[in-house]
Order: sequence, then C-alpha cells, then structure tokens
Amino acid sequence: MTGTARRGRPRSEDADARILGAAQELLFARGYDRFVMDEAAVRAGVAKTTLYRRWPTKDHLLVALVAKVQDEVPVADTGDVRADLTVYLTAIATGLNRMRAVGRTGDRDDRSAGMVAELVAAAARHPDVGDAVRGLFARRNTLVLALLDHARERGDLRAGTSSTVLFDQLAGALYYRLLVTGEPIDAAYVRDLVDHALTGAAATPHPERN
Amino acid sequence: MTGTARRGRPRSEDADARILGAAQELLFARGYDRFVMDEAAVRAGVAKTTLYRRWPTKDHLLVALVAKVQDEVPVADTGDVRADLTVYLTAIATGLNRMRAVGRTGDRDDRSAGMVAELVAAAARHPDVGDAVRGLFARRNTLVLALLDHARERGDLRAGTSSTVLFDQLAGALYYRLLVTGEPIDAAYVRDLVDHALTGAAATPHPERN
Amino acid sequence: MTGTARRGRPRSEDADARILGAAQELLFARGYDRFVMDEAAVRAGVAKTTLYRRWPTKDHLLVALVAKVQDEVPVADTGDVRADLTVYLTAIATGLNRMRAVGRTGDRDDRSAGMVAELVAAAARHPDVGDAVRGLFARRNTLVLALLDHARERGDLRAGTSSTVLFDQLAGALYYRLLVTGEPIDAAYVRDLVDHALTGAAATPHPERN
Amino acid sequence: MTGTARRGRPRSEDADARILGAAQELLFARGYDRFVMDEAAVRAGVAKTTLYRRWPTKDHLLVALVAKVQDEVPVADTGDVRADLTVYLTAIATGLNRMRAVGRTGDRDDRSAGMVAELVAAAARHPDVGDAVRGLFARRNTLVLALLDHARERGDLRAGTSSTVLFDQLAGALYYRLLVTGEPIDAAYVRDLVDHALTGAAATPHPERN
DNA sequence: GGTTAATCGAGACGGTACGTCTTGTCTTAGC
DNA sequence: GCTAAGACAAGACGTACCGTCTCGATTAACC
Repeated sequence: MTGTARRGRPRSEDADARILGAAQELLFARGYDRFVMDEAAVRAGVAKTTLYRRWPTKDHLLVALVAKVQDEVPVADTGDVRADLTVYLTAIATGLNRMRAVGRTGDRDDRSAGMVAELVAAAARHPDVGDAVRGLFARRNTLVLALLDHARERGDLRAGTSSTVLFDQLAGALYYRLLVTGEPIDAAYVRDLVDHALTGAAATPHPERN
Repeated sequence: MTGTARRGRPRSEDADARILGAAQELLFARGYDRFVMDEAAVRAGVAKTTLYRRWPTKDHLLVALVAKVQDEVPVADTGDVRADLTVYLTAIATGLNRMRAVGRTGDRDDRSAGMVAELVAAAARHPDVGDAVRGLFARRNTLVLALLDHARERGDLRAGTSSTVLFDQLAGALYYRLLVTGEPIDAAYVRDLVDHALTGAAATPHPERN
Repeated sequence: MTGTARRGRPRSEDADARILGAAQELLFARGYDRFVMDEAAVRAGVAKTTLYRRWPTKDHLLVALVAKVQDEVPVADTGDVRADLTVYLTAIATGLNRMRAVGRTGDRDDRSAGMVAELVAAAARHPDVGDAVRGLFARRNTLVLALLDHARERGDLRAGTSSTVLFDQLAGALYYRLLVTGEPIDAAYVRDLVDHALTGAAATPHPERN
Repeated sequence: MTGTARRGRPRSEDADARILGAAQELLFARGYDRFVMDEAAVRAGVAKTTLYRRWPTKDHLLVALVAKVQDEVPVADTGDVRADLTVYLTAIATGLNRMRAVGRTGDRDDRSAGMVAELVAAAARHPDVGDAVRGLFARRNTLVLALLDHARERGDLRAGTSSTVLFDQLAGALYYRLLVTGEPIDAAYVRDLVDHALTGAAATPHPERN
C-alpha cells in the first residue's frame, strides 16, 4: 500500500540532465525539423532507448523541453490593468520573437514562425501532446486571467466583459502575427493592441448599434 | 507581341488538374502527414517527376493546394460593421472548423488544430512557402480591411483606430483558439468576440485613453 | 580474451540468410538489370536498411551473391594434366553456359554473355567490387595453378612454362567466347583448347624458340 | 529502282558530327556509366530527339562511338608468324590498356576493366548491339586469322591446328586479364603469351599422352 | 511558289529504381 | 530493471536517368 515498489536499477538523473541539455542545444542550433533523435542521443552520451523510455516521441520530448525552458513570465497586479497587460504581453512577445530565430541559418528570415509553428503542429498530431501544450498555456495564463477578473470586480473593466475573450484577442493577435501574417511584434504594436482592446473600436457617440 | 515565346513542350494543364484533384482527395482522406507523394502521383496518373517539376516539396504542393481550394469568403459591405464582421468571421470560423476534422480517423479529437497547424509549420520550414501563405492571407483579407477603413471614414469606428490591429484581434482570437487553446469556435463566440472588439473592455465612464 | 567485445545488437544471421535466398531467387528469375532492391527486401521480409547496411550497392550485393552461390569447382590431380585440365575447364564452361541463360525471357539469345557481363561491368564500376571479384577468381584458381606447377615438377610440362600464362590461355579463351565473340563453348571446344595449349601451334620439326 | 526517295528535311550531317564529337569527349571524361544522354545532347547543342533518332539507346550510341573511334590495327604478314602475332597483339593490348583509364578520376585504378566491361555488358543487354560488337570484332580479326591460315599452309603451323582456337587463346588471355583478373598486360606478357601458344606447354619428349 | 513531310531545338512527360533518411522498436551484453 | 550500442522494420522522400512525346519552327524536295 506504500505505492509502487521500485525494482531494479533506478533511472539515472544524470541521463535526464544530459539529455535535456543536449536536446536544447541541438534544438536551438538546428530547429525543430532538423532536430534528429539519433544525434540528440549521441550528443547526450545516451542510448536512444534511454531517451525513448522517458519520452515516447520526438514531439513529446521537444514539447517537454520547451515547456521546461520556457521563460517564467511574472504577472504583477498593480491595479493598473492597461500597464499590467502591456508588461505581460510584451514579455510574451519577446519570448515569441526569440522563437522565430531558432535554428534559422544566418540568412534573414524574420517573418518565420519558426519553432512555435512546429510545436503547434506537434500538438495537433498527438492528442496527449495537445493536452500538455494546452495545460501549459492554461497554467501560464491563469494569473493574467485572474488579474482581469480582479480588474472587473474593481470596476476597471466593464461588467459584461469576458476575461477569456479579452485575453484571446490580445494573445491571439500576437500568435496570429507570428504564425500567419509574419508581421513584426514589437513594443509599439503591443501598446496599440492593448489600447484597442480596452477602448474598443466603435465610435463612442452611439456605443451600440443593435 | 505580348510576351515570351514559349519553347518546348508546354506543361500539361490536364496534368495540373489531375494532380490537384487527386491530391485534394488524398489530403482530405488521409490528412497532412499520411499524405504520400507517391500515391498522389499514382492517383493522378502522373509520373512523380511531373509532380516535383511543379512543386519542389510535399509542403509546397499541399500549401498550394489549400490555397487553391480555400473557400472564397465573400465580404459584404452593408454599412453595418458589426454585422458585416460577424458574417465574415463566422465564415472563416466555419472553414477553420472544417480543417480540424481533415484526415482524422473517426476517433473524436475536436480540439486538434489538424491541418492548419501543419500548413503553418510548412510555412515555417520553407521561406518561400511562408511568402506564399502570407501573400494568400494578405489577398484574402484586403476587402475586410477596406471595409473597416470605410467604416472609420463614415464615423462608425473611432478615428484613432487601426484596421490592421482590429482585425488582428478578431482573426487572431480564432486562430489562437484553433492552434493553441483548442477551445471551440462557434457562432456565439464570434458574436462575443466582435462585441468585445468594437465596444472595448474598459469601463466606459472614464475612457482612460491618454 | 581473443578479440573485440561486440557491442549492440548483433547482425541477424537469419536476415543474411533470408536476403541471400530471396536475392538469388530474384536474380535468377529476372536477370541482373531487372533485379530490384526494393523487391529483394520485400521478398526477404527485411527492411531496405538492413540490406544496404550489408551491401552499399546493388552491384555489391549481386557480386557477393554470385560469389557465394558460385559452384565449387573441384580439382582432381590425377597425374594426367590433360585430363585434369579438361575436366576442370569443362566444369567452368558448364557454369558459364548456365549464366548465359539467367533472366532471359524465353526468346533465344544464346550468344548473350548475360549475367557474367553485368558482373564484370559491376566490378569495373566499383574498385572494391573489382577487388572482391579478383580475389574470388584468385582463390578459385589456386588449386589448378598448383596442379600445373606439380605437372611441371614431374616433367609433364616444359620447364620454361608459366602456369599463369598457360591458364590465362585456357580460361581466357572461354571468357573471350562468352563475353566477346559469343561463340558456343561446348565439350568439343574445351578438348580442342586443351590440346592446342599443351601441344602448341608451331610446327614441331623446328621448335623455333630462341 | 533508285532506292527510297527522301522526303522532308534531310538529317543534318552537322548534327551527326557534333554529337559524335561531344559524346566522345563526354565518354572519355566521365566513363560509361556516368555518361548521360541529356548532357551529351546539351554539349552537342542538339535536342535529345535528334540523338535518339540516330541511335535508339545509350548503349547503341556508345558502342557505335567506340566502333568509330577504335584504332585501326594494321596486320603485317611478313612470313614470321611469331613476330607478326606479337606486333598485332601488342597493338591490341595497347588499345585495351587505354580503355582501362577512361573516365577514371585521377586516383589509381589500374586494374579496372573500365569501358570494355561496360561495352560487353551493353552487348549482353541488346541482341542487336551484341551483333554489332561481334561483327566489329570479326571484321577486325579477319586479317589475323587469314595470316594464321597462310602460316599453316606454308607449314609454319601444325596441320591440325585451328586458327580460331589459337586466336581465342591469344586474344582471350588479354581480355581475361583485362576483364577478370585485372593483371597487367604489357609487352613482356604478350611475348610470353605468343611463345606459349606457339610452342605448347607439354614437355616435348612424349608429345601426347593419350 | 505553295504543299508536303521529315527534321530540329526545347523541354515536359511517364516510368521506375535508387539510395537516403528518420522514426520508433528490439536485441544483445553488462551493471 | 536500467544502460550503451547498434541492428532492425517501416516507409516516405527526392533524385536520377532513360527513352518518348508534343510543341513551334525549319528546311528541303516535289508539284
């Protein structure tokens, strides 16, 4: 009843570390599609078996890797929604922009969605990877969504507003630019974005056509 | 007098048609990764050479295919921005939802981004495919952006508003749900989305634009 | 204590056997140029990788195959050079004649060098295949050359004679007919050949060796 | 009765010349298997059609080419069989040795049968090419065979001797070395060879064991 | 001088094998 | 039961080369 008794040789934590290290290095050097499991194993000084015992798939490994490597994005709730959102989204944007360059060989390819696109595809291929990715994002954004809820409670956001929909608009715009249009995502854009989302596009005089 | 005199045997338009037909059929039956060039060639009654002469890569072919197949989404400018946007975005959403199912074998996997994710990854892998995809989206959205511009000129949208940013918020939210969070994209969501974007999230009393 | 400790999974001897079996069957059914690696792999129930891990090329495989399959030609040293040579060369001729027919589809083509020509070409294309072939022939003929040496020691062959040159004349004539002139190689021819080689063509009265 | 009246545009003799020139150059630069029809056409400034209208196959073209290029080997009938044969065979050997080097890239590969092996294989693949090659060799050797006949009539060769068999021994040995054993074929070898063939290998005392 | 017919350059095409690549599994021996 | 090493199955990919075909443009010979 004590839980599962472990038998035999325990998994080497050293191997874990070496694998993740080598994998990260390789991923950032080559990019997603030119990342090769065989080479990752060799670089880590590990047998492929050891690698596949931990992650059932290249996709699983890389998603796990990115999840681990991903920057912790702190959320400060200062009471100024606009400012807090801007800071948070700028941090996200920075992270995304870094992902654009991963594995690209020198020549300018600023518009590429790079690794994020591959991760998204990986998530689409394996249901469980999808779950993991979604969980990852959910956890990451929990605090911001809470922040938005607080703002609404304080009266800084309109009552009828949905935190989710609002955040979809903001994060969505960033990912849309990254994955689809390839347009730049800089600080100015983030500021504009928050502005639009908070203020609304409709002309104020007649706030609602029915 | 108009152009370059063609030399040699011209490319068979018949082959083009047969390839695209067979490829589409195969793509929708199998999905992106189980789409096989060899079989596409056989089904089209065409040599693989003929296929690779036109598209240097499976990715190129499939992106071109989707570009061609993609539904024409009509844009009606009725003067009612909210309604026009809702209609347009609903059409887009319908298309995206259809892409979720492509190639899925029976088992429920509603949250998968399916083919769109693969196309996005393809665009990320090959710079030229990326260009094509971006051009495609640019062309597709030209009319809506114009519609938004008109609305602003009419005074239905605030003067300081950017059509691009506004549209990013809207389309972005859809793609974000499709590719990242996996949440459903239905008519109600689209309505909500347009609502938020037009009205803004900030509490109206003190419209804190600086 | 003897040698290198083997690491990793050892090569499957079963695979070796199945490959060679299937390949032989396929080769003799189809002939050299209609022998297809893909099919050989399938017939052997083996991945193509497994096949190419052993032989880097179709040429390599087929030469190795023929080397293995090649009839052991026994050499009997009865003390009667003429008879021994005749027996040996007849056996060789029989083998060569069999090779003429390999893979030929019904229609009479008796003059074709068939597979031997292809093997010779393969040997010419890859230096290492050439080495293998030469080694093969060297080993094969060792005993006959020894036999000739013994005969010379016994006084049955002239002292100044070279076993190599003598054998070149004999074997050479067979291969010349097979590969170049296409003329038949039957028992009568072999007898004639041995006769000429042993007796010499020059008129006996004045043996004009200088 | 004048023969077939030619209609339409006559074949360009210029094209013939350019093709053969370019083909020869390419063949000697690349060797048989890396000779590519496409490139031959380009180099000759000719369409592939033009090329295939003249020779139905790469094999046909190259055999025809070699036939044309092949050195005329003069046969002098001085009345000294031994000397005449030696001269003739040395000339042949020189030609064969030249063929060894064709298309070989710098690195030493003296033992390769080079192009001759490929020609022999080509002859084995297409019956008509085989006929052509055989005819070529037959014509080439007619004079030597006649020379041998004369020698026999003069009493310089034994009465029972067959010119064909004798010549098979001589030429065969050369080709055997070239195609099979890879051993060198130099002047000394040719002299030895003629010597053995004329004198015979059997010890003279008991010229014939029965 | 117009008609006819074969040739030419150019390059697409069908066919098909090749050898490579990568993934994920399996089999050894050793710890 | 884990590990290193590496063979293995599976299967798609893109390339290569051959020989054929389809254009439009020439180039004679015949009428």
